[in-house]
Amino acid sequence: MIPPNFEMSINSGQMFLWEKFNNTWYGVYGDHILKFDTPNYNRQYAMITSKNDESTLKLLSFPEFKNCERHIFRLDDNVRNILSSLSKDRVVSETIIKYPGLRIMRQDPHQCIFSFVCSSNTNISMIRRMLKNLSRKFGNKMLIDGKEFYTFPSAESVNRATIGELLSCGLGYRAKAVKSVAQSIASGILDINLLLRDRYEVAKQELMKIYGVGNKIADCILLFSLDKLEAFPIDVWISRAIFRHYNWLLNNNNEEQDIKENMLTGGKITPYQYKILSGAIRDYFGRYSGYAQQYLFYDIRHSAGKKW
DNA sequence: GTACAGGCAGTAT
DNA sequence: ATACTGCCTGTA
Repeated sequence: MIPPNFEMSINSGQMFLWEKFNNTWYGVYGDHILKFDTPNYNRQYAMITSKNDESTLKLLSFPEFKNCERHIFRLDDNVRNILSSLSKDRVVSETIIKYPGLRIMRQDPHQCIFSFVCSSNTNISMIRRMLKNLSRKFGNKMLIDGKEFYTFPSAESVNRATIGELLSCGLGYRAKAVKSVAQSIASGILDINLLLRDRYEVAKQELMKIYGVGNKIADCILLFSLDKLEAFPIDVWISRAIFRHYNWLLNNNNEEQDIKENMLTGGKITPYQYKILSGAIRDYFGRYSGYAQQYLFYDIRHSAGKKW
């Protein structure tokens, strides 16, 4: 079992509040702060350990969170089987070899919803800044190894904030959306435990009722925190990747020709086109489409020379 | 100064 | 269902 590569996961935009100090990674998981030491996290070492030796993946949590590595690193997924099933596709197969350690992490749903609501029309470093500001302002301070960390704020505390306070976190026009998410969760309209049990389509529909959550953001939340591994978020980058590698998936009618046209000219597609494209891709990759998405996403950005 | 960045909602057609 | 538009903020 090759351990997850934090660097890649952060660059692939699924984990925003992780930071590395020397050889140790620290991350925010809801009201927990996580810590991962890397001396034993070395590819060669990990590759020669036996597959069920999860002791190499020791993750610490403050306060305690039993077996957090199993939960957060998704050790309950049979990654080996998932990746080998996706390897039937030649393009994905190459990226799996190229980026060993790229994984999907399981995020705290509540934090994940806020994170991606902040993600619209901006970049990863900006998202990190917004979330850090929100945490510093509304989360709880924790001292770990002599460093200051802030837990992710509860929906209630975000809901108590004024739009002005949210604006001061650099959210801009997203402040309104963040507020509406906080309201939905705090009032119980949006029930995370229910979403976890719902099937993909139902949960997606529920999420998209919230102001500020569209197709792409809903799919990110479903994939990264609600165990819907068939979710395949499509943004401009994935759009370009599909155009480059899976042009052949769309060939039949005028509708699909229009999608191609849009993918070529900037990558923006309409909500209806998103539905068509998403359906075609998920039919092709199957129930673990989300894993394929992460590899394709990382690769297209990597080949474009993107750092963040 | 200008363009642009990992979407979304509102409006008109 | 699509086309078009505006949107906060920071960086190049």
